[in-house]
Amino acid sequence: MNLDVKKKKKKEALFTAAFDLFSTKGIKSTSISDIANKAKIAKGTFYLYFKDKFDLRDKLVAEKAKRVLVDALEDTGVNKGNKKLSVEDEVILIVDSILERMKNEPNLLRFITKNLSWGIFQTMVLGSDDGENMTFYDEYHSMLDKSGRKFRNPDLLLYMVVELISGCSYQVILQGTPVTLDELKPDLFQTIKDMIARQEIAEK
Amino acid sequence: MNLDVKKKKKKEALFTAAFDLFSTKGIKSTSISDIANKAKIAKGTFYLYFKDKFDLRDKLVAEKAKRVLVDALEDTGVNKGNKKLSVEDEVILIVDSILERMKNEPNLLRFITKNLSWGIFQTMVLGSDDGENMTFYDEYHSMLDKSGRKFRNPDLLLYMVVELISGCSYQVILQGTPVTLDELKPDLFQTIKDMIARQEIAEK
Amino acid sequence: MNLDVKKKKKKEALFTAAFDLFSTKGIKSTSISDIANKAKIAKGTFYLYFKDKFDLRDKLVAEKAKRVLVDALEDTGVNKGNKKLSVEDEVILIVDSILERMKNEPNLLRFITKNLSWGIFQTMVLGSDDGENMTFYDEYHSMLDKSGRKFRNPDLLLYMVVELISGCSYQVILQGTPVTLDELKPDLFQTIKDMIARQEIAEK
Amino acid sequence: MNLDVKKKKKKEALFTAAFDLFSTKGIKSTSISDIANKAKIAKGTFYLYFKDKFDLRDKLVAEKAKRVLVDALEDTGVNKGNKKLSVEDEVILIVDSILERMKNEPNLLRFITKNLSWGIFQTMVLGSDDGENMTFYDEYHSMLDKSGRKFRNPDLLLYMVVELISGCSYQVILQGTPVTLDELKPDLFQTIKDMIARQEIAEK
DNA sequence: CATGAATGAGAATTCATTCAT
DNA sequence: AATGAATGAATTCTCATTCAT
Repeated sequence: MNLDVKKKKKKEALFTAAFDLFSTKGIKSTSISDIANKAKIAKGTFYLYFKDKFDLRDKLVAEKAKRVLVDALEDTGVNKGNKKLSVEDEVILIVDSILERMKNEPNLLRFITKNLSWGIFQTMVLGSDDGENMTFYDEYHSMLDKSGRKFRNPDLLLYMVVELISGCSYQVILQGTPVTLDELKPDLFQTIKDMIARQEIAEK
Repeated sequence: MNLDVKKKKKKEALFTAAFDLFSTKGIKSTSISDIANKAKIAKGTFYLYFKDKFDLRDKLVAEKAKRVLVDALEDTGVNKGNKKLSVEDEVILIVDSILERMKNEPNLLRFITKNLSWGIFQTMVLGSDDGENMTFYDEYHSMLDKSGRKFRNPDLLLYMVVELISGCSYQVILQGTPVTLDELKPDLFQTIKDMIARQEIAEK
Repeated sequence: MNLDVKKKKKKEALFTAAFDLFSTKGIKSTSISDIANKAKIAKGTFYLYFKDKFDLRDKLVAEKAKRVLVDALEDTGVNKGNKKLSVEDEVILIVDSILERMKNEPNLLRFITKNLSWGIFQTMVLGSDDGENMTFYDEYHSMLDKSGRKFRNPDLLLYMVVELISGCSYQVILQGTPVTLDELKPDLFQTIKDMIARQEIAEK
Repeated sequence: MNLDVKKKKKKEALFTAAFDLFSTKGIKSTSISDIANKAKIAKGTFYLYFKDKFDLRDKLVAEKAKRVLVDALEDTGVNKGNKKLSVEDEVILIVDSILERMKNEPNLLRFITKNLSWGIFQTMVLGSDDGENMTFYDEYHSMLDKSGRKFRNPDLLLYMVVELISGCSYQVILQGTPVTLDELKPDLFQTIKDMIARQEIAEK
């Protein structure tokens, strides 16, 4: 195995170990020793890959969040042009996919909610950190463009939708209060639709 | 000065010192020694008032959050029966009052946003821990009642509004991104109005 | 109730509370606060009765040990002159009475074994701390005298018997190893008899 | 110097420092800082070798006790088959060797007596923690076997002898009361002989 | 006599980071 | 590049003791 692959594997192992421990014991009581042990590397080696625990955490959360968005786009097939759906329905489709996934992976939800700051979201999730693929942000704009409709402030729209969803879903999915996820969805989806509709600039 | 008053003053001093330090250095790097020093009491005395740093934090955040809500009710005069406003307008009034305050006290916003969990919110902010006054929760229901209108799930409504506001305001007020507070307000308020309206059960 | 009686009651309460806590949590992790709380007196009051935790412990263990010996004398009726038994049989009778009691009060056994030093034993158990009664030590000598037999070194005899019993009984009663108490007794008693017999100075 | 040797040396240094301090100031008032300082290592390093002060104490006392027994066997040459002695005389020889040593090392006697529980004795002193050598327990049984005699309960015999000796010697050696060691010996040895003899199962 | 709030010295323990191998 | 022993600063928390009421 070549050196770069080896390094990638070690990084991967550190990510996996850290996510496990963060989910189980919380970040505060997870030490670098714990992570290194679980990843079966020496403590000193940790520092060859990350500056410290929080550097790892930031990179991990960005990685996880990006993966969630990318997976949701792939799973729903939105923007692949096959089906002909309204922007509203496409957004709802994506949101629903994410919510269902979070329901099945509460640890992931907990971890992302607690650790994803808007700063990280912008830098690493929306912005492109590599040249390879379209970012989620690009896909979002492409989706709006294809619809042929015009929106006043697409960034604000995205922001509000993201905050509404993340705010509402945490408590509901993890605790089932004050309503269950299935009870929340109608109101949530309707609110999202209203937001989108109202952001549209009426064509003459 | 009598003993109970003395104890209250000490607790107050601890709260003040802690809020200052938490705001300045963050909770993690504020030690109990720091707090005790700033409050001019002995380290050991701290433990006569709080179990540990996190006990203090929870009680402090609940106290602060409750104060924000109570002040907003008082400042807007809502529910005092003077003006005749729609539920929507009353809610908007309260929300606006809170947003303006947060704009002026970014430390307070930061502290509450980072530390107020929904659990604490329910237990200590909404629930009554003393028999003296109406809680915010009581006031909220009384407001809905007085309007003569019926709503499907008032608790869900409250939940969604709170989450929307707190989600959206943090980034906007503290960083001015992706829009300024004044740019956010129209959309935010309209969304809130829509939410309330849609929760109403149509009278025959 | 008069003042002296009140003080005695408080001391009694402290003894009881302390013995309970020492037995349950160990001396090291029992604080003076704990004792005062359990005895329902204020912490400061503790110091009106004892110098510190170890002063209390020493007085408590002496009290308990003396009580064990006195009770054993009373329960067996030895030295009351009624029955005509050999010294050996009288000693065995007393030892057996103590062993049975310890079997029923393991906390007492644990507490005495761990805390009764030979120094305390001599000063407070053998020596008379008040003029009222015959001490155990006096009774012991009186018992030997009445038998009409002569012994080389009665103090050494007492010492060796006490050490043998206390050494052997702790493990056996509390853990049942390496033998049970009933299995131990024949050998133990026989050894004691041998010791006594061999200490006798042969009459011409 | 290789790593394992270095580690062994550090452990040795910790043992030595701890024994010194425990003997001088008592365990309770010896802090881990004290031990680390005396051993010339950093405080944190202590925890790489022992869980806490009591872990060190237990291992230290087991080590010391085992050494005493092993040395006594070596010094007396018992079980090496040279001289032809009765079991009784062999035991007396060993006991005498131990008593004399304790007389010369009162700190060792104090430390062992205060800290060696029967549990530790069984687990760490009698049981084998490594495969290298015969344990004291094995040697004891081998000694009985070689004699060609049969004993009812060798374990009980060992237990009673150990308890008798340790109980009697502490006070006598350290304080000279109620008799001196030399005055104690005849009675002590005779009692041991009686115990052994009485444990023998008579041959037909 | 009794109280219990306040004190602050002191001990244990953790853990990020370094660095010689 | 990888290791893991060593470090020691930093922090938490306890609790015996005092003293003003």
